[in-house]
Amino acid sequence: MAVDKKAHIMDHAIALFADRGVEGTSIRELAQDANVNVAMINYYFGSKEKLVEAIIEEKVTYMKDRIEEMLANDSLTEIQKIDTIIEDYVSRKLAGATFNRFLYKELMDTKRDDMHQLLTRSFAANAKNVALIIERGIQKKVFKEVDPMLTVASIIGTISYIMMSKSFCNKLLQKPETNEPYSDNEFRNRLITHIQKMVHAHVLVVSDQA
Amino acid sequence: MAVDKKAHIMDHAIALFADRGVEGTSIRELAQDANVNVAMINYYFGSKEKLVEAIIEEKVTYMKDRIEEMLANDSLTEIQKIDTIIEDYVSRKLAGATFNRFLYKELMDTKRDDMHQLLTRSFAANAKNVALIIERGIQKKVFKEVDPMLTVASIIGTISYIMMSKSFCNKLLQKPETNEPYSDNEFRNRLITHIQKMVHAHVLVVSDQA
DNA sequence: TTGATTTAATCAAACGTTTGTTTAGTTTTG
DNA sequence: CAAAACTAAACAAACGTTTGATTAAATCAA
Repeated sequence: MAVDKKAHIMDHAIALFADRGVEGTSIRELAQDANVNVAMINYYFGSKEKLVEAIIEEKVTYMKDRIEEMLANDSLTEIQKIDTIIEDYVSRKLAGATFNRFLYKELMDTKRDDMHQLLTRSFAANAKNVALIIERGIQKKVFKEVDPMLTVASIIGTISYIMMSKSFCNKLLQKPETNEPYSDNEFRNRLITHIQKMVHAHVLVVSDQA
Repeated sequence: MAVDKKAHIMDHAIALFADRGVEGTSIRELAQDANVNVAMINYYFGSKEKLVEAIIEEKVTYMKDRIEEMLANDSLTEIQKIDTIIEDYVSRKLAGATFNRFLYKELMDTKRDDMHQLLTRSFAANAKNVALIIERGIQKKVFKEVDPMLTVASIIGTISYIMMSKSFCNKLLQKPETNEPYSDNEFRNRLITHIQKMVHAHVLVVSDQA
């Protein structure tokens, strides 16, 4: 029961932190939302600060695995790797939209400097790995001489911009406020298709891709 | 002196809010940073909440002017308009990098719902106006049949992603922690060039652009 | 299996601080 | 001298955290 309850508290914390920020969420609000006693949060995590650290550290290491896996795979062409990463990224970010909003807030926040450094390092490492694939494509002359790092920024930036606010996303898509864009498969495919098309046009030397 | 002091407080507030969040910044911290008495913030703005509103409302209306101006201009082609908007956006966002980080934090925050709605509406309205230019390009058959709104998301998303954290940006660019990317003209041009190139490749039917 | 004993989990209440805000008085300014 | 600008001190409320008591679960000798 101990692990379940920790996870239970963390789930509610992620949702509240993403919506209202870490400092904008009180331990009492969190306790009420998760339906546990206020003391339980400090009992399980030691402090609010350590709860934040626990949430970030649990997930931050997981992110890089797929990309490094892709880097090592020799049976795929560079553009196939990029396409797979785009599909992967969009799916994963949309699935954990709430959590990612929390991550981006922390990324922008310099108050907890240890966390900020951990996050910027982790995010930058992932971006560099994708950029490496693009660089290899350029070396092989199958990609144009684009700016690898900024191309990665465009890929991830597109997704993160769309995910900043559900309400914002619905307004962009001209959908009603009740729409749930992040769990809508049609929107997911639309986003994947757009980014893939754009990156293809941008990087591929011969431009006859779908 | 009254207006100057208000502006002075707002400047310091923007910097602190961008770095540490609104709820992560206390009135006392702000007062000390701006070198004014704690009571002056409430004296000038009424409350912390109203200070936040004052900051946002002062700048939020300004943003759309340039885009609407561009929309009305008939002497430019669609791609020229897009190029100008990209250059404009990058320059303006980089110049007000700190303020924009504050804006993005507020955009992601649902705690102050009035502000959140005001911001999402303002951001979405700007994006729609740019999308309108792309749509007109498609109608005129000078643009490919791209996704107008998601193309805009890629343009702005690239910039906003790069601007999330100075430390993050430096790590991406492999620059030392002391580097100031947001006031570096070389980086500004690199960013403008990348986005313009990418958008050209993405939207233009004939692909022979620099 | 039983009852005793230790450990873990839970709780309401209270802790000292910090929070945003106000007050009541002082200084500065036109 | 009146209005505006400013200040130090105090305000209640909310904050993260700790306490001490209570219940539930696990451990184990007989």
